[in-house]
Amino acid sequence: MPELPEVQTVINGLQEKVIGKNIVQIIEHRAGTLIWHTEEHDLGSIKAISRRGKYIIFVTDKEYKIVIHLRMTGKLIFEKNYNFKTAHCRAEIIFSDATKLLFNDIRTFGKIEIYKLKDRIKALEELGVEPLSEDLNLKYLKEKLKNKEAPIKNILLDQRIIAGLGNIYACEILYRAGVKPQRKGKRLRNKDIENLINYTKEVLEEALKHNGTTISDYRNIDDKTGEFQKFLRVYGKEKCNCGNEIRRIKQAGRSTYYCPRCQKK
DNA sequence: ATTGCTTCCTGAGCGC
DNA sequence: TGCGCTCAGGAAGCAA
Repeated sequence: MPELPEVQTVINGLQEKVIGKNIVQIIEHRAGTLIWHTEEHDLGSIKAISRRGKYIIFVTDKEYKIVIHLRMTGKLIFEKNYNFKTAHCRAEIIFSDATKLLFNDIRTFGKIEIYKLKDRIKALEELGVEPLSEDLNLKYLKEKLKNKEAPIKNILLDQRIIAGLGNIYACEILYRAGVKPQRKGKRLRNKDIENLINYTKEVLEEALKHNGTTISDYRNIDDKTGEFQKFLRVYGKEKCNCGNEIRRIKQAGRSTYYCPRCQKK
């Protein structure tokens, strides 16, 4: 489901709701959702919430971290009614004031993992740069694209290179940059790499401003929809602004939408 | 090392 | 109504 802007929107909503709340219990409703990497289950209060790539990270005052990945259909729902239930509730984080955070996930790919604060997390350490930071620059991406045979679309989806892009934003970024999704990484010119970087930042910032994209069932913490879908130019479209048909192809098992006329570079 | 294919699940939408 | 197919904001785990 969510890419960087949606994950960040969820976190922004969580900041005002759950900071300072004391966790009394985490309940697993479906086996495999909750993974404990520590014996201790008394985690304390939520001190801070941050994001790395598409991961949500809660840090507690007793020096534990709760790492959540929503994958395709995961949602976090803050609920004041302790008895409230949802159809696909996979886990619940219960607070001492009888409020709770529901982890709803239709397709069950999402995970909640609990670690000691000092634990190293391989998946997080292998992530590439944050796209909105200075770390994503020409020097970095040029080096990463050197000798890459893979199509640029697949490379944008590779979290080890840039952390946080998913299928929708990868399509939108390539469209704005005028780059053909099938182009091999190593075949991109400096100017095109620069464009990709600039449009990555532009698209993500715009999406953040509009609280992310709601295609089917993504919701933020208050069950509200994002608005960026109104600004999509190529993903899920049939016609380009130029009048040409948008083409849909399969790359790395995912749908790529592009305009053969506007994306030739 | 790199690339790509399959798999984990559930549900919606479509043609027949 | 129902069957069978394809599709879905993701990424780990293999195999070549």
